[in-house]
Amino acid sequence: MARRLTARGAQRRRELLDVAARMFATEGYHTTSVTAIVERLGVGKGVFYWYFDSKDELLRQILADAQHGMRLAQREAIADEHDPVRRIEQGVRASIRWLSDHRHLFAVLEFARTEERFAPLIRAGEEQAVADALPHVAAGVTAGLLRREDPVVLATAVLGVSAHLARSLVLERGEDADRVAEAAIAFCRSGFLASGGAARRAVADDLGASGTEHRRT
Amino acid sequence: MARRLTARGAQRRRELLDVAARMFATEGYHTTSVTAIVERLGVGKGVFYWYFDSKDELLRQILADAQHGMRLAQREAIADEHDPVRRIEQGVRASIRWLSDHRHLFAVLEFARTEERFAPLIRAGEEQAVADALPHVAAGVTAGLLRREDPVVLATAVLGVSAHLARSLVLERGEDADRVAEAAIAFCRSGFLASGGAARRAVADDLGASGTEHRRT
Amino acid sequence: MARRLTARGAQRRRELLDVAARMFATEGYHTTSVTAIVERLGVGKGVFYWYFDSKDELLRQILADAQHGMRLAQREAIADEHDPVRRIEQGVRASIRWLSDHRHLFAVLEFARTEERFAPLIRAGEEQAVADALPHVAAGVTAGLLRREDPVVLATAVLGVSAHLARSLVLERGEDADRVAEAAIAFCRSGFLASGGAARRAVADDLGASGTEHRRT
Amino acid sequence: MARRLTARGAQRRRELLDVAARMFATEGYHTTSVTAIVERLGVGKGVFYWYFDSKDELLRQILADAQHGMRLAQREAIADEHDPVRRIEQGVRASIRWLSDHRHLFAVLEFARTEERFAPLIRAGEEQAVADALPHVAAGVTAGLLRREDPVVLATAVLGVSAHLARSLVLERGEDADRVAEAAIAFCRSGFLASGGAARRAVADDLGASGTEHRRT
DNA sequence: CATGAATGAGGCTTCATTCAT
DNA sequence: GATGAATGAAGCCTCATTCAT
Repeated sequence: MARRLTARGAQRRRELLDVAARMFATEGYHTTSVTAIVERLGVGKGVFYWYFDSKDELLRQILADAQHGMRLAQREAIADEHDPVRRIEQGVRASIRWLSDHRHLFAVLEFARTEERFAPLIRAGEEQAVADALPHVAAGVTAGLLRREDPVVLATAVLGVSAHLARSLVLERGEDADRVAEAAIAFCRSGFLASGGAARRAVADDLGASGTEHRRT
Repeated sequence: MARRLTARGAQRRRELLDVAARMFATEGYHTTSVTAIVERLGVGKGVFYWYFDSKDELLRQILADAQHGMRLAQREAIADEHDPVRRIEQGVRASIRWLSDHRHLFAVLEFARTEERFAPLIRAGEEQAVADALPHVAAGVTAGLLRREDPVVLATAVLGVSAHLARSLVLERGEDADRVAEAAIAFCRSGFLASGGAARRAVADDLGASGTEHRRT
Repeated sequence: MARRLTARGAQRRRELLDVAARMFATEGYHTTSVTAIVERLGVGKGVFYWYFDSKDELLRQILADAQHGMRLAQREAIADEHDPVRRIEQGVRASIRWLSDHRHLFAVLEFARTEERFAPLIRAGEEQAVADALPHVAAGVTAGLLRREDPVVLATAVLGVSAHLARSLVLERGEDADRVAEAAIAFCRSGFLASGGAARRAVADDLGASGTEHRRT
Repeated sequence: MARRLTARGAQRRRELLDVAARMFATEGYHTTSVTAIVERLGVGKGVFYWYFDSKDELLRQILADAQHGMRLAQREAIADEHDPVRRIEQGVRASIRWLSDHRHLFAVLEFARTEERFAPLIRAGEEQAVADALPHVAAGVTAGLLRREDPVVLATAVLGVSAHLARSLVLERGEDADRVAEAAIAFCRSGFLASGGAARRAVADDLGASGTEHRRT
């Protein structure tokens, strides 16, 4: 493609991206036909192919935009924060808020992972996310603020908690995004063990059982 | 369906379920045609429709079997364990191991969530999983072993960490399932904060900032 | 494809090839839709794709069959003939008769030459035809029966006369194939010059002007 | 159409005709889209429909121009020649040269014959060509210079040889146009039989020999 | 039980053509 | 004169499903 677009053209393109993303999220990618998309917009089928080479390419564009948007949101969130731990926390907040605000994109991203031709894009995006978080995690570990654990594991775990709580509690159960974000942060900080005597005892058990560090090989 | 099957018939049916699940996982549901499935097995198309009413029904069956299998694995894992915390940990171990052993089913479950007609099954399954874990979590909280937090949140977070680390580290990065399970457990127990003074300080911050409890409304 | 076909299946396939060839000849390849073909046969669209991978492949099959058929006809025609000149003449007769009997295939062959993706097949077929005729022509030249001229040129010219007269006079003007065949042969044998003194004079002119032999360099 | 064109307009129109003809020749008529044509010229689609009513009309124009051009070339070639035989020969030379110089138009003419809506134009053109040659052929027959044969047959045969040798040897095998023209003329004059006693003897006997080489290098 | 064959709705895409600016 | 945008019929092909044998 790479068409030179007028202002109106760019607008149309955005409309298509948006409508399609929402329909993909609701109905599924394969279940949403190009015909359905253009009908929703009340335009001819040719319009679609004027702006996109194919349905696949449209999805790829949606994915790229989504990943870009989320990354931007995260960067903004940590821009003014210098403490590694707080940075991570801000990242979690930004992620959950973004997922809440763009739940349709979230669904699309999830679908894309299930099809071989799109999955690499998703994996690349997730690796990027881990890579983005890594320096802060590593800094935290170095500073003695974070548990001595493989930073990749920590970063991945934090992202997993964020995404999962966002989907389960916010998107599916309809809970408040901010409240869930704080819960996610609390869990990421301290896990589920109670602090104090009971927790200490449990921690001690754990130490005895398998050691503190679980290094990746 | 509910056909009376001979021994050989039951075998055929299982073959179909298995082959289909693996192909769905690799190629995607829509991308795998019924024709492709029966060709892989070297049988005619009639065979497929002898055992299943439709492709959709086949998928539903796969999903049900998968959820059933995972639940069984988890139950077995905690059968001999009476301590709430250890039960949860055993559940995490069992989940990650099962996901590692049945990675194709994992992929299929993920796809199913993205299509409106299958999503309810997945949501039901996940709610079931949370419900299964809930008593142990609640018991842990009551006993003062777990942090005073909404048990649903804790259970959901634990499941999220398990699933996400399993996919990211085991399935995608090829790490060892057992090692990842231990890392997941460590994270679930204590989060990412270091346990020394720094951690305590951080915990204090957190308490001051937003309180310990994040109740669901 | 390469499907194992039952007797009925093979029959269907032949029907499709035949109907399609006739429609292509009349309407043109691009102007004849797959839908039109199957409708003519009163079958569903799937039937077409059960027997052929694509419309292109169907055409290729038609072309291959046509070239094969024509070659067979030519071979049969010269089987009992040992004189080189007579062999060529029999070939001309067979070609014109075949083209007359399979005029629809003739038209399809002509179309195929005009599209880059099919043209190589046609060119190969024509080179084959020249190659088939070459030994007889060469033998004739060697024996002093044919004019000392590049056999490739002679063979090509003979084929050109046959095809062109068949199309112009038989197919388009509706003349009798056998009569045209004899005229073609007469022309090929002696050209257009009268054989009396006038002809000799003309031949002499020609010799003076550019020589008898036109060797290729 | 019949639009009043400015000088620049006429130029544009010619560009379109030329570019389109070349693309049709290379890719085929149906395979070359209007979009492709205007893109090649770097203009908008409106331009095309400013100069032509439709793609079909464009092709018709190309065909008419081509036929006109070839006819002109032939007329010029025989303008200064009064001998019937030489006139024919000059016509052959002019045809082959023209086909060589306008090979793309040759291809387009060939395509047009394969589609019912354009075929009449081609047939008319060919009949015209025969009609053009007819007087000279008839004169030659009357004068006893040409074999006593239906002049239509002779004219058609000559045209067939010219076109076929031009395509096979010049366009496809890349031989020199002038050399091929002389070979075509020689064939048209005397056919393939050897002249002189050898030929006569050969015809009488039934020599079935093979031997020395008349190989192309 | 099983197969080869058939069905036909519907999907994605192309493209000649038109139109507003 | 020209352009970008839009139209929508129509094309090729896929595929879940059914049926005769």
